[in-house]
Amino acid sequence: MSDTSFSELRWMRTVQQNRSRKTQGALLDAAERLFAKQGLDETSVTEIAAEAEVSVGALYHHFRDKCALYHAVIDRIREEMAATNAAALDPARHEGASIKDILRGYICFVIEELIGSPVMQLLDSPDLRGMPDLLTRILEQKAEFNAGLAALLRARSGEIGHPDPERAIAFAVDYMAAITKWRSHHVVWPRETSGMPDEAYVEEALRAVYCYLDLKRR
Amino acid sequence: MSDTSFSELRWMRTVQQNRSRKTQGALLDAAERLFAKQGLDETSVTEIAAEAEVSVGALYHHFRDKCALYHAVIDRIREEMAATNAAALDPARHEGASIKDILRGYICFVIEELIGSPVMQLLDSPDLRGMPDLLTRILEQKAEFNAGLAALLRARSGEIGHPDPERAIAFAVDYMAAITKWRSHHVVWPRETSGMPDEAYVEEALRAVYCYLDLKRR
DNA sequence: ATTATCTATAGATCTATAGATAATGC
DNA sequence: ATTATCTATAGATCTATAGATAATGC
Repeated sequence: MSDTSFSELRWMRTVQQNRSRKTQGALLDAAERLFAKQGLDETSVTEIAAEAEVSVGALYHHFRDKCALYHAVIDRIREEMAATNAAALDPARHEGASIKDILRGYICFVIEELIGSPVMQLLDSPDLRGMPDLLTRILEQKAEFNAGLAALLRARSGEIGHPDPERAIAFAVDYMAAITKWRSHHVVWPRETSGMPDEAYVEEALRAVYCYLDLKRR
Repeated sequence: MSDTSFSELRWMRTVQQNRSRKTQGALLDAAERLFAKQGLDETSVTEIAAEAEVSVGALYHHFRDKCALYHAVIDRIREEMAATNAAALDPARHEGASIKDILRGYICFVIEELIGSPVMQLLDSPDLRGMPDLLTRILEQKAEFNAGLAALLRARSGEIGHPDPERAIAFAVDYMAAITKWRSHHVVWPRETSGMPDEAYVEEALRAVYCYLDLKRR
């Protein structure tokens, strides 16, 4: 399951230095954890400062208000996502890969690296609706991913047997997102596949999309 | 799309009477709307009382605290869901129906009746995690639905060409939930299928599950 | 007589700031 | 000298209650 064109792909995170950056980083990390676990409004600035082991005053020295901190947390993730997307969707990376390779790589990456991580929880949080400017940028980032994946598939539309390849690609892109996210334990719905190991879930999810697209032998 | 074994299925809601019940009902309705739109913590009791056109005092006469009101709102929906499920999953209702009929009926019902309704928003809200007892009962209710749908499919496993029908049923049940919910505008992800009309989305979603199950002619 | 509703407010919680103290780097 | 941090608290917001007033039904 690792010999795919997505293999060795990792989520991109940067580093920091001196005292100021250290507390700022500690605050971002603490806020990220707490916002992901409890949501924006259920997390108090006092709680964040405690988790970061700094005072509330220090928090307000670095961030204008709670909202600015949330903004910074999300925007850091958005930047990481941009870097990850650029790496993941580069056509050169997938030179010689089939649609099957690409879809398998995608689903394995999301399920192994992203499901259950604060990153995913925060990027899909309804809290974002409270900040339209931030939401817009996140959606643009995600749309870029969708478009990139669609482009990779479109470049291989010769493999698609579905009578309307363009429509099939649109549905397949949404299907992949829906079926991977459904695996997250944040979904408030019991899953018939909860006892299934990741590997089996991946196989079934792929079987469905492969036969939906009606992939031809190359 | 309406000649299915789910046709004429409606979401079950009960009625009320005198003054006391009237304000209680108004409070439940107002709270339901606001909780669905803004979430539990973003909605103040003052706001709910205003929306219901009663005073805060009246609210607290009927409900011990805000949490009890939320509880009542969700539990009313849970009861409606129980009634709807009982009607939907009764094997007699689907006498003579094929797997195709059942899956088509399900997806049409959810997309036409439920997507965008406060009911769905509330049943899938992360706010539920704050009240474990309530969450448990909701999950039981949903598990009952899953089990009922699985039973309907299992009774028709002769139609299934997939090499492991039991696993296929489990995946298909989850797939149906994931792909219908993905149509909701509460999903924080841009959709490639957003320009597609409901009918086309339904057809693509069904095509995928039909060919995944590898349904045989009867 | 009892039950439902209202207005006004006490108490709790949380955000953000003010002012004092400690650490950093030219 | 400047920048970062701390403690303590003012101000805002929200929940829940107390006490007074109005409506209901035997």
